[in-house]
Amino acid sequence: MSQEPSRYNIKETEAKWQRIWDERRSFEAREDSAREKYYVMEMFPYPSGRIHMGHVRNYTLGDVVARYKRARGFNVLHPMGWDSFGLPAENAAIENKVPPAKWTRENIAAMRDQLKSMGLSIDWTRELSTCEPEYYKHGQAIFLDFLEQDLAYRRESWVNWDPVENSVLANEQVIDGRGWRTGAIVEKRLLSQWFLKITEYSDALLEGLGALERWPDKVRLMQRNWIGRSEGARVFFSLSGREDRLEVFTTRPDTLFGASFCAVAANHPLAQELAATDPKLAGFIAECNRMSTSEEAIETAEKQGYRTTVTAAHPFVAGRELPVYVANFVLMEYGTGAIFGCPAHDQRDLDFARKYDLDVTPVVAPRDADPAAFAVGDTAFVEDGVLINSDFLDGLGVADAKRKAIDTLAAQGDGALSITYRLRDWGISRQRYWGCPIPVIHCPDCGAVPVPRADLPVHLPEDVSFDKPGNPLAHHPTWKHVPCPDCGAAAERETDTCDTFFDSSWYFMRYCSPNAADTVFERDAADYWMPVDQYIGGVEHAVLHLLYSRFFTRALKRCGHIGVDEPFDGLFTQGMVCHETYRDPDGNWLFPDQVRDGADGGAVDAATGAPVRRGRAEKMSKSKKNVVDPEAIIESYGADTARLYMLSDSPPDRDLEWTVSGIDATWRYVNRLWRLFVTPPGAVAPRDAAQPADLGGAASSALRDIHRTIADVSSDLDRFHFNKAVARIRELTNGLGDLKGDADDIAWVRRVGLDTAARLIGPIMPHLAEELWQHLGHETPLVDTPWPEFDPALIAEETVTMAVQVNGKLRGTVELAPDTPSEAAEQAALALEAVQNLLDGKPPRKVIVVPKKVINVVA
RNA sequence: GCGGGCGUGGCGGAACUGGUAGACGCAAGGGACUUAAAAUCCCUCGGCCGGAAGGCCAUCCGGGUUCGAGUCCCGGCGCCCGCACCA
Repeated sequence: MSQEPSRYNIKETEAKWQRIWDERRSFEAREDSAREKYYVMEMFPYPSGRIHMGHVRNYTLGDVVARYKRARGFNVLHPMGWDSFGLPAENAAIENKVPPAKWTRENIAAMRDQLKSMGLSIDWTRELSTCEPEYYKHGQAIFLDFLEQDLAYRRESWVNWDPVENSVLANEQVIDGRGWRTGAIVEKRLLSQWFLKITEYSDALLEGLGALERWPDKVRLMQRNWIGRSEGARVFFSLSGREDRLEVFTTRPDTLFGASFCAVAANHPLAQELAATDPKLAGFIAECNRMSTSEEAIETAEKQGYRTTVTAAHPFVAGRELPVYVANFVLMEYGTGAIFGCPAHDQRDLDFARKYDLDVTPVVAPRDADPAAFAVGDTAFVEDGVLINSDFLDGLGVADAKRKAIDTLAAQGDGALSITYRLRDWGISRQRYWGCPIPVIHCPDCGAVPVPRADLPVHLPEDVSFDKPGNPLAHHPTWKHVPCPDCGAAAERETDTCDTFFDSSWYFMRYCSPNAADTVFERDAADYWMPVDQYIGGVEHAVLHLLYSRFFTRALKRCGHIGVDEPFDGLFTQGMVCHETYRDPDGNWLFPDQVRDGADGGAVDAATGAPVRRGRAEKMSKSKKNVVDPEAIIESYGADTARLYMLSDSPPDRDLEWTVSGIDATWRYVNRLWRLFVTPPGAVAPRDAAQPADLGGAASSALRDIHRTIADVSSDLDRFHFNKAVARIRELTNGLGDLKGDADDIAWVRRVGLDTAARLIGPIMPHLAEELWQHLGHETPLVDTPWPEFDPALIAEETVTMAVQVNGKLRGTVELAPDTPSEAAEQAALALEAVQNLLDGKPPRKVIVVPKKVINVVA
């Protein structure tokens, strides 16, 4: 007579526990210097309107860490906020005639409810939103601090202009010559812009990477490459008929004797000056500026140059004059915007020299080559070798020659050792409305005047019109017209707003005291919580957001706001959530629920039965329609099932493929767990039952498994091996399901096992775990129950199974005590029949014993 | 072009510093229960030979180091990612 197990009611149970945690204020964090803090956060979302599976994965990972650390006794801070300025709100305003502020706030409300349905252990009292004056007021104060510290400045600059966004893009936002959001070909324009001096921290940011041991190597490497430090030399070339000298950066000063020309960028001052009196040069420069910087364009673009009338004197060879070109392949933004060309040892210079018939003299020869016969054809020789044709450098290796060339240049006053970075200052001006106003007023007499701190915030007006293209702030009737704070004359506000990466570069510090009205953040709170112990998010921010945040933290330290250099002690980059793609015969994308399995393993359109082409799993994206809505999943399977699925099978740093069979299987396990607790396969001892004096074999082995599982799951969670932690928990609960009988020792160990299982699944499936914990008779909620401890004595194996190999091939196993001496193990192995047969009566040549692992007999 | 990563059953993935390859799960097949289906439960599941015991082969391919290699080294092939006219 089996009793019908009561069904696990997801909706009621999840809502119930969310309410209880809320009432108990379980996740509100308070500074407490007596307790060890743990600050864990995930990258805050852009409020697009609905959460997607990437969010579910991100916040599940963070929540497992937060709840686990909490159970381990840490004082955990786990906050949430909204990266709420940005372009989509403006697009929505233009398309749907809804004000950006309203659209954004409604989206936040909707997404907050969705996130809450996941049962995240977040301190919602610290919620912040970057588009609210309470937040951006302090961003503006930071900008003023940066101005005072000389970390922000204004200059005319060639910028990346996105013609669709009608705005400037940072270099980091240009991908393959296209805008990172719009995909439009980026043009070059000269505009007056605000910049932050991130380059002042090039070396600090580079060196700081070394200490970030809990960051993925890949991200550190990407930042290292992005900063792009190269050592070389500055060389000054005297110019014919001019007073000034041409300053060139090179990493190959050793090849100076092979120089056959100099070249400057189209926007180099020298080129600009010469163009004023040379219309043909002006035309050439205009052409260069039109040239796209896309990958295809660069690959196919020919090296082109315009030979000026100026020549440059070789610093080492008296009387040798090098022609000076304006060339399309020289970048104004890197180095000094000018190069010397050594065609024999640089492929670009070689291509250029061949086209314009310039001299190609090798000055470095391979060590095994005959120097007299060595010549360069179509491929430049860029490896190490021996210097030739180079006067006082002849015979040296490249490294030595570099040093000697620089020393000589320095002694002559014609150059110096120099380090150049790829990293450039961060242009933050955006010709957009929905962003943090830059707190500056432009006065015709006083210039750019900072808004006095007492006048902050500079409110972003919400009564704007999107009827005209461009920035609505610029056509607002009243907003920009203000008196100059210095002289009182009629002046105009800066109508540019900040890049949204400005807002996200310090929000993790604001979380420490999100309601501080008069300071950027409270120093004590920031000192307690910072740095973030664990930050979790996508790799797509490996350079942009993470580098800016590291810069901000250093800059804010300089401004006296914070004491740390690095914001994120640990970083984890999660993989993407993927799904198969589907297209109909016309090539149109189909949503997964528009497709069903066809007869022969193929896919067909669920409505029409027409064949559907199944594509490989790719990152879920609206454009390819391969998306699954988390809300629908939580609605039908519950948050716990969705969370468990995010953690099972795929390691968190790899991509995860969403499948129906996967979520169904997870759901079946959730129900199996429920049944295991509600209708266990035998008696469960009372909560406070003492351990029986004698445990039988089954009970004692089950107890070992329980303790082993605690040890394994703990170390798996510590190391972000969540998929393995889930596997260990499944093994434990499978074992508990197989443990049959009502004997006292079995009932007792079953109690221990169920208690332990509930606690171990707590961080992963918090609602179910609470419910099961309560079902087991516990009055204190699991959320306030510490993580289980394991007994090291029980972890130690009673016996070990050692592999017995003959010549490295497995031939059997022997069960031995872990401390069996090697000689005894050897005897046990040699006694095996299989080993005897292979030895064929002869003595073994050698026996290798690796304690607890393997005995290898060499026949 | 430069830099980095990865390659294990039909699939996702385990295998800590070289030591019993394939944990855990998905899919598949067989069976039980059911009028039937779903759910649930039991069994099989890398390949080949064999009735079985067992044997041989097997971690992208080819070499090497080692008593022993998925793991280390050298050389290929393939896939993925980042940067890119950076002087």
